[in-house]
Amino acid sequence: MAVNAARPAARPAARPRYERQLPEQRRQELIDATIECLKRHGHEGLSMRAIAAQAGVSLGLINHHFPNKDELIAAAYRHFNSVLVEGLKAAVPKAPASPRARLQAFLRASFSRPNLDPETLAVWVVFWGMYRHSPLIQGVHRESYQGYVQLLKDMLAQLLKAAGPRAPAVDLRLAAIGLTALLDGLWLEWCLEPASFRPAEAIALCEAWVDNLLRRPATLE
Amino acid sequence: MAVNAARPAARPAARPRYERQLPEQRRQELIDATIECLKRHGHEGLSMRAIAAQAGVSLGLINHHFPNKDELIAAAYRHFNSVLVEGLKAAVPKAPASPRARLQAFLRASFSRPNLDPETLAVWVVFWGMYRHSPLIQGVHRESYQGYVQLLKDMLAQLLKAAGPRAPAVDLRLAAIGLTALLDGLWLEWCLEPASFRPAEAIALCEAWVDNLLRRPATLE
DNA sequence: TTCGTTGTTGAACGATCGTACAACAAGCCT
DNA sequence: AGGCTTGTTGTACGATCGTTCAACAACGAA
Repeated sequence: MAVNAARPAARPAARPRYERQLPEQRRQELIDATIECLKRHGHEGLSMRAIAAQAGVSLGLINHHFPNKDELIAAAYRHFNSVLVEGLKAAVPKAPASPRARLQAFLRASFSRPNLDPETLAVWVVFWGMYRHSPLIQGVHRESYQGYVQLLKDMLAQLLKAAGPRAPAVDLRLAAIGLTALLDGLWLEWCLEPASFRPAEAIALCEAWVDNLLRRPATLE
Repeated sequence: MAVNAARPAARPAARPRYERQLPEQRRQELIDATIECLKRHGHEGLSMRAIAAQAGVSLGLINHHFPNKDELIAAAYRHFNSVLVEGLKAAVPKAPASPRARLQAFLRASFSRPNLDPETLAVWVVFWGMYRHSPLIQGVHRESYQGYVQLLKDMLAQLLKAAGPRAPAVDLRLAAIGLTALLDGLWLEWCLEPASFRPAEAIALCEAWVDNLLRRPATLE
């Protein structure tokens, strides 16, 4: 009576002990598991065994899909970056065509889930901590961050163009740097102490910054 | 002829194999070694053996002065915080009494060595990465960060007071949050990519932010 | 049904980790 | 000079780390 309940009796053995999957899909599962481990236990929980357990596979499988741990982490970092950038890029076109509304949509997306989640930001911080000593992370950062800054630059440029003839001469490069810094800094602050201010206040601060940028030629000299 | 060259012959043994030190001094040496290891090798190089080697002592000595690794790291974090805050506090009084000049001195100190050193910022990021999962780090952060924010708040308050009767009604709390975020964000950006802008530009961005704060009531609603 | 491909397992390896502890010795006191 | 305190050493232990690899098995092809 040791018949497995899943299948009648056509095969001698019960249901398969594991399911084979396409490399691409398994790779993605391992990447997701890596990020999940990072969220739950930070840098400490970033071990091959913990990742394998989180993904529900055996330890050895990771090295079948990734040559080593660093490559897995770099792949996870790449995916994490692209999810953020693509998410923000997707949020912008949903807004009205007005450059002002587009920026607001961008800010709203930046300061709401899943981007503002403390766990999410904690993952970023761990990646940043690896940055200086991991050439792989550096390479992924270069290729990903570029898209983010460009997106922000484009929005600022359109905003400036729409401001019309009274538009002051703004250093677009510096403006993008400043807005990015303000954004990232508010992210970081909120992560370290979510009680200190509300997301809406962060959005207001960023909008006020842009308003002041357009109102007057910033004294950047 | 096996006479040691250091001492004539008054004692049978050569010079002492190690030097005893007061607990307080040895503790400080271990804390310095911890930070040095963090600078050189990041989170990876943060092992008891690496720290002991950096300090020039044996492995076991650490556990004689610190109950465990976490306490050592927390002590290093506390020291790192206090050096920053005290350094900034010391830079302010050297400037002219004008609130504007005091803020400028503060910004100059923030965006110059040793605070702006990429290694220094990398150390911060590693500490931040531990924050969420280490109650010890959280405790140290609370007790240290408070002084930093208070220093910044005081400067903004004096700046506002000096602006005179035309001073707009500024939410001091939000202003401090915003300036802190801009500062930290620029720190972070410069650390990840020092070539993207010059420290002087970061200072200019912060000053422009404060200028705009005083010029007009920020539309924070 | 049988075979071959290959995704998957699980054990094993050497290295390194944090911690504990007994033995040693430097330096001060008497 | 001898004793005592205690800062310091060095080893050892068990746990866990990343990686390797031979064996297994799922599943499509023949």
